[in-house]
Amino acid sequence: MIDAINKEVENFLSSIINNKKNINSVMEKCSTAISDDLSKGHITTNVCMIAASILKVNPKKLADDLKIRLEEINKFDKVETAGPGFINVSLKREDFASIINLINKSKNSFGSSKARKENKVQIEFVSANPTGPLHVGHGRGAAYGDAIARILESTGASVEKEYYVNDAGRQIDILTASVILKLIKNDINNYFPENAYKGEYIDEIGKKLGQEVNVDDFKSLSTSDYKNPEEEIDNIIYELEKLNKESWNLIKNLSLKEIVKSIEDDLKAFNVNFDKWFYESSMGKVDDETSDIATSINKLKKDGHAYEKDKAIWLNTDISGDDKHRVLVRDNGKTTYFASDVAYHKNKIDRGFDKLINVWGADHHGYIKRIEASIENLGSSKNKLVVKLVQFANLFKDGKKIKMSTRSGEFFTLKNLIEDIGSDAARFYYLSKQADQHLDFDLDLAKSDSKENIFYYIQYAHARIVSLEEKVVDKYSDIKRNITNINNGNYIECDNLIHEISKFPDIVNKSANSLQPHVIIYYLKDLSQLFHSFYNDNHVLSESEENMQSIMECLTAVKQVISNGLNLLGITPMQKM
RNA sequence: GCGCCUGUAGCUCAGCUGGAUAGAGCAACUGCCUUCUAAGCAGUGGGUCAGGAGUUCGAAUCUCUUCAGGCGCGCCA
Repeated sequence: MIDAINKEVENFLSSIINNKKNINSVMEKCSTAISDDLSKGHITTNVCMIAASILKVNPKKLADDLKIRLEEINKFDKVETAGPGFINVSLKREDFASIINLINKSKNSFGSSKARKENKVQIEFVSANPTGPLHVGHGRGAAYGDAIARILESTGASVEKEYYVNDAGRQIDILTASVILKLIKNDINNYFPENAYKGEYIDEIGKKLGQEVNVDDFKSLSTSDYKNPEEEIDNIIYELEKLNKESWNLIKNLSLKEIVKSIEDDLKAFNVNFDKWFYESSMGKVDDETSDIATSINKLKKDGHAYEKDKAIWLNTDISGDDKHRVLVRDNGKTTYFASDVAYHKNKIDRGFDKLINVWGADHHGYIKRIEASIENLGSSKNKLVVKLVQFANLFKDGKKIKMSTRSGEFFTLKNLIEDIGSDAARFYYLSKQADQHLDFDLDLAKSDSKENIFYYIQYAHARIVSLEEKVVDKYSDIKRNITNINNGNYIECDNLIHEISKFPDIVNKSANSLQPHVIIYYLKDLSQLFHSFYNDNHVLSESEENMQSIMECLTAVKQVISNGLNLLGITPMQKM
C-alpha cells in the first residue's frame, strides 16, 4: 500500500515539478511510512513539506492537492491533511488487517528482506588478546557484533563473522612465561614478576599441561634485580626461551590453544559462534618475503608510502589526516602490532568483501586513521571499512560498581556474568543502549521481577501469548483461524497491535542501516506494552468463538514478531515464565 | 594541547538523515486479581531538551561557540 501511495506521489510531483532531478531528490528525502499511532491514520507522508521547500510554496496547499489525487484512485478508506502539511492515509480494513495473514504465513522470515543482497560483509569483533578469559567489556562487543551480523543477514547481506587472534606478539610470550613460572614456582622460591599474568587460569593451564611438558630445564632460571617491570619480564622471556627453545614453543602453543578454546567455549555459551578464527601468526614473519606481512610492507615501500628513518620503517599516514607517521618495523627489526594489522586488512580486502566492519573497544579510536591510511595506500578505498566503537560497560551490583582489575587477574568475567544472569538477559542489557555510549549495567535489575526489567517485560508478553494459545486449544480443540471479525470491523480491540506489528520490517531496516540493535529492543518494549494493555482490557477466553478466531490470529502474529525481534538479538523467546 | 563521545523529568534512558502537543520505566500519589501468568493494567503530578548565537515555514535534532563530564593520543597490543 505504501508503494501505491509512493507511485501516486511521484505522479503528483511530476505534474508540479518539471525537473526530474528535483523529483528524485524529493522522493529520496521524504518519508512515507507507517504512522506513529492510529490517531494519524495508518500511513503518513511528509512529501508535501519537502516538496514545498524546493518549490517555495505553501505545503498545506500542496497537501490539499495531493489529498484529492489520493482520494481519486479510490484505494483508501480516508485521506486527510494534518498539521503543517502531513497527509495521513487510512487504509480499508481488509488492507490494514492483511498484515496478520502475511506475518502468520511468513513466520520466521517476516521482517527480513533482500534489501542489500549484493553486500558481502565481514564483521570482525571481540578479537581479545588470547592471554586470559573474556571479561565483561568483551561481552559487550560480542553481543553487539553478533547482533549486527544477524540483523544485516536478515536484510539480505552475506555475513562472515571473524575473530582475529593476536598470537604473534609479546603478550603471548608473557603468557608462556607466566605459565612456566607457575609450574616451577617451588624451585625458584615462588619468584613471580610483577608484569606476568597472575590469574587463577594460569595455574589451571599449568595443571592441564602438567604431564605433557617437561619444565626441568627452566628450573635453573636465574632471577636477578631489574630496573623496571617491563625490562624484567622481557629478560625472563629471553632467559626461558634460551634454556629450552623446544619446550618453550611447546608450552607456548599449548597455552594458546587452551586459552583460545576457553574463549571459544565462553562465546558459545553466549550464543556467539564465529565463522573464522584468523591467526595473526598465519601472516608469517617479515623476514619471509612471501609472507602476507612482508608483501604488504614491501608494496607500501615500493609505492613510496613507507620509508626508512632512524633504522625503523615508517608508514606515511598523511592521506587520512593522522597526526603523525607510524612505525611498521622497529629499529630492532621486529614488526609492530600495527604492521600485522595493515597486512590483516589487506588480507581481508583481498578476500573480496564489499564491506568490512570492525568492532573495536572505544579506546582504539585513535587507531582508525592509521588503518584507513594503510588501506588507501594499498590501493583500496577506506570507505570499505566501517569501524564501530564499543564503550566499556560498568557493572553494578547491590548499587555498587564492580571494580575491574586485569593486572591482579581478579575480574568479573563474561562467564561469571552468564552464570549470574544468563546469556539472554546479558545480551539484552548489553544491547539496550547504543554501543558507542557508556553503559551502566545493573545486575540486580537484570534479575528483578518488576516492569523496570524490560527483558522480562518483553519475554512475559511472549510467554503470555503462548499460554493463551494453549488455553484456547483446550477450550475449542478444533478452533478455526481467520480474521473475519477484524476485517468486517466487528472486532476492533486489536487495532493498535495490528498497527504496531506492521512497523516491524521498517524497524529492522532502520536497525540494519544504522547498525543499532537497540532500535529493536525499544520497539519490542513498545509492542509488549500494547499487548499487556490489550491483555488486561480484553478477556480473550470469554469472547465469542468468532472473535476468538480473529484475536488468536492477531496474537499469534504478535508473538511471531516478538520472537523474530528477539532472534535478531540472539535471544531465545521464553515459552513459559 | 589535539581527536572522539556525552549532557533530555528527582533517577535510568528513548527520540537526533529537521516535522504534528518532547516520550517510557523507576521513584511519589490513586485505583484494578471469585475470570486467560499482578514479572501485569489504568490514572495524577513532574521538563528553560546544559547555556548562548545562527540556518529554517519549522530545531531536542543541523552549524558555530561557551560550560560540564568521560575516553584516547607509544618503535605497547
